[in-house]
Amino acid sequence: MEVVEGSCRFGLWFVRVAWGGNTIHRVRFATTGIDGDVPALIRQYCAGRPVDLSPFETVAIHDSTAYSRIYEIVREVPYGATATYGEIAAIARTSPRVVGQAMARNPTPLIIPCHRIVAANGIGGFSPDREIKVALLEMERKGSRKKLVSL
DNA sequence: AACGTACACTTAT
DNA sequence: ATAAGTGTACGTT
Repeated sequence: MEVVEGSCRFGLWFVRVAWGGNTIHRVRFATTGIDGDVPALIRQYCAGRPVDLSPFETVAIHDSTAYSRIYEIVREVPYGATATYGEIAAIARTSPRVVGQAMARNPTPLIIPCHRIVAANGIGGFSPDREIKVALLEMERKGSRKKLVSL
């Protein structure tokens, strides 16, 4: 399957994604956009819809790196939820620090929802900018409240 | 190929 | 507040 590249807006940022068919090859945040489309579900997600991105395939998972196992676990964290580095580490039988490393090198953020992994007492890191993580979590917090009566 | 250092953390002094 | 433990990657010998 041919791999194409495109971008869409997320707040002040652009999300650039390289993808082919149902497989996401790379996702990254940038301050500038590029021409080209991204999958419709990703556009909707960026627009604030509570979309489940887990149907996509990602190169992060079957690429047989040591982090692959951690990514599979992180993928299970649903929209609007969070888990701590330590919790993921306990499931993966590794150390929290290692989970941090894995998140930092995640080739496909959003598809592997590394933004939902937070520190035990704080938000934890995010590159290129922690504000993105804050915005994503805030957006999901609102989105996942859709079933409750609005206040 | 070995060695040192750097981390998106946590837990225990 | 500081230190030790943790697993992988990456740059230097």
